[in-house]
Amino acid sequence: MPVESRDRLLAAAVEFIARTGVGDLSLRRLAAGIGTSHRMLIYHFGSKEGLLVEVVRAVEERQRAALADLHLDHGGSIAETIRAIWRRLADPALWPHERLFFELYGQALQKRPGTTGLLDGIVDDWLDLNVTLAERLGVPADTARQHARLGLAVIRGLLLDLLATGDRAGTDAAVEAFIATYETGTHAPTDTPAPVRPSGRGHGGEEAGPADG
Amino acid sequence: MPVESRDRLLAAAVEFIARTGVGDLSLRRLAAGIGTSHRMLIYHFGSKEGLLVEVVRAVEERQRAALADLHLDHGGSIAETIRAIWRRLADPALWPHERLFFELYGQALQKRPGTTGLLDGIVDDWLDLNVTLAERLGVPADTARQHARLGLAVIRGLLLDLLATGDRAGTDAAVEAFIATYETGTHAPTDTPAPVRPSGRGHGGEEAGPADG
DNA sequence: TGGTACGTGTACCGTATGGTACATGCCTGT
DNA sequence: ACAGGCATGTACCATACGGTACACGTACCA
Repeated sequence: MPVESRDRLLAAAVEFIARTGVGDLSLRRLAAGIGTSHRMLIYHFGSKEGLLVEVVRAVEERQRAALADLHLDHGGSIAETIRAIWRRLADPALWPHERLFFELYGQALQKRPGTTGLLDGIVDDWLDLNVTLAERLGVPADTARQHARLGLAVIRGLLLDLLATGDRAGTDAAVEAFIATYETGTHAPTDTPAPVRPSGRGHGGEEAGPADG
Repeated sequence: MPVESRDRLLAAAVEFIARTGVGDLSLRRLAAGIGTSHRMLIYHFGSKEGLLVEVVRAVEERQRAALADLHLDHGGSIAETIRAIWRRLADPALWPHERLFFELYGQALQKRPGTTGLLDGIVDDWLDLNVTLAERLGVPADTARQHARLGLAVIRGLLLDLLATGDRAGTDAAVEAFIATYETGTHAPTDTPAPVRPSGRGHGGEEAGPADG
C-alpha cells in the first residue's frame, strides 16, 4: 500500500505539531523531529500547505473521535452527560491537541491557507448532533439549538480558560454552576440573587466578563 | 518627544496585523503595509519579538478599554448588563481585533515568544473585576467567582462561534438562553425539561456540545 | 554656529526556508 | 533475472527573512 508510510508520517506530524505549535512550523524541523527528511514530507504531501490541510483534517477527526463513544451510552441525566463530556475533554492528556485545535482555530479565523476548512463545521456539525440528542429528550428544535449552541460555547470557553490557567478546580466549579442551571428548580429573582453552595443546587447571579476589544 | 512617532507606528502595526494576521508576520511586509521600512521597525522596537510584545500589550489594553465604560453605568438588571456587554463585543467593527485576540491566544498557548504575557491575566483579571461587581449585588465571593468564570466562558465561546460562523442571530439567541438562566424562576426537573420560547423565560434542557479532542 | 540626538535610506550579511533535480536503493511480481 | 514503481539521500536553487553597518539629513539647543 502506497499510503501506509504516509499515514504513519501524518500521525507523527500531528503529534509533533501538537507539541511544538503550528505557528513557526518548518518542514525541516518537523522532519528532524519525527525522524525523516523534509524531502519526504514534500514527497508525500506535495507541499507544506498540503501537509497542513491533512493535519487540519486529522485534528477535526480526532475531535469527533474523542466524544463519539460518549454520546451513545449516556444513560444518565443531562447533568451527568455534561459532566462526562467535560471530564473527558479536561483530561490533561488531551491538552496538547486542544492547544493545537485552538491555535489552528485562530489561524483559520485569519484565513491562513490550508486551515480554513476547519471552520466549516466547527459549530454547526456539533449543533446538529446535539439538537438530535436534545430532541430525543422532547426539546423543540429551535430551543434545543439555542441551548446546544450555549453549551458548546461554555465547553469551549472553559477549555480556553483551563488551557490558559491550568485551574482544573476552578473550571470544574464553573461547569457545575452551568449544570446547576439545568437541574435546579429554585432560581433567585433578577435583582436579589440568592447565595448557593459551590457544588450544590440553585445559584445566585452576577454578570459575565468581557472577552476582547 | 522621542516616542511619538513610535506610538503612531505601533497603532498602525496593530491595525495592520489585525487585518492580516500575526502568524505569517514579516517586518518587511508589515513595514510596506503601513508606509515605513523594516529598518524603522527594528529601530523603534529593537526586534521583531520586541514589536510583538508591544502589540500584545496594545491588544490587552484595547480589550479592557472596550468594556471599561460599560461596567460602570449598568443601572439595569443583570440581564441588561450581559446584553450590553454582548452587544458591544459582537459589533462587527471589532471583529478584526477579536480575531487577532484569539489568534494571539492560540499562539500564547503554544508559548510563542513575546505572546505569553497575554495569558497572565486573561482569566483572573476579569474574574476579579466581575466578582467585585457581583459582590455589590450580595453574591458571596466563592459563588460569584464560579459564575463570573462561567459568564466569561460563555462570552468568549460565543464570540469564537460568531467569528467562525458570522451567525449573529444564532449567537444572540444563545446569549438570551444564557440570560434566561438568571432571570427565570421556573426550571424544569432534570429528566423532563420543559420547552420554552426562544427569548422567553424558563427553558428546557439538553446537553452541551464538545469542543475538541 | 556648531553640536547632539532623533530619524531615515541604502546596502549588505548570514541563515533558514520551501521546493526541485537527479541518482539510487529496495522490494515485488513475472 | 529483471523491470517498474515506491521510497529515500544528496545536493542544489532562488527567495525572503531578521538584523546590522554606515552614511546622511534635519531640527533643536547652547
